Amino acid sequence: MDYKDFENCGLKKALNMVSGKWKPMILHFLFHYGEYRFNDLWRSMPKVSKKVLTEHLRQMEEQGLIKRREVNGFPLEVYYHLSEKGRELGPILAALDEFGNS
Amino acid sequence: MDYKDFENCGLKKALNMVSGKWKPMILHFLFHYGEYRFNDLWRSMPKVSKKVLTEHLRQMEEQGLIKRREVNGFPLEVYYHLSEKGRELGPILAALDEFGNS
DNA sequence: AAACAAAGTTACCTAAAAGTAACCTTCTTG
DNA sequence: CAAGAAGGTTACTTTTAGGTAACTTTGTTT
Repeated sequence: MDYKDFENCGLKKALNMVSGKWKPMILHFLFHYGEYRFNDLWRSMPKVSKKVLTEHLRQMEEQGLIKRREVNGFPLEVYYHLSEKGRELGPILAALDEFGNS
Repeated sequence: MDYKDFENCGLKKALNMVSGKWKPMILHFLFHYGEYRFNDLWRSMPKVSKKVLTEHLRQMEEQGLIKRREVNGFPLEVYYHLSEKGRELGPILAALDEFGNS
């Protein structure tokens, strides 16, 4: 039982997926609204920079938590929503929330 | 439904308790061994500095996740173990681990 | 033709987290 | 009486995360 057990464990990966200053909040909005646009997210989180918001969204997309949907037209609209995998986080985040509140 | 809902939510607090480069690993060892000494923890995690290990342990103690027990004698021994609250994290971390592995 | 809108990107800067190496205290052991 | 062990602390450096402001592209509106 040593630290190497840890380098590739699921816990580490999972915590990585939600750690990032704004990621829990992104998830919160996507759980609540289902689909949400880039600028709406941005305006909902007044202190986040577009740069960081983009980075967070890209990472979460890569990790399979969320999906990006472009709607052509002008101006271009980009919608984000949770993937099936992302939705599985629901009960886990709820448990964490309860834990943190108790 | 805005970002202020988030500033003091349990989820934020809970994620805070486990975020820190070595915190999940500290929990991992404490869950596995029950009680573990400072230097044993330190030697089990070859790349952590004593400074950061101490900081993490202090924070987790403040947040009520772990307890510190001194055994007088020479050299002095300090044992760390999970509190009751800390043990409640067990199933949640297990769920995260499963999530991260799937 | 200028202004605006969405969804970014870019170059640069600041702040926060973590790392390094030396040092400290209290005793025991060689 | 020097060295070592446990459990740290301290001052300083490096690395990483996040922030800022300006700019870009494609088209629509005024």
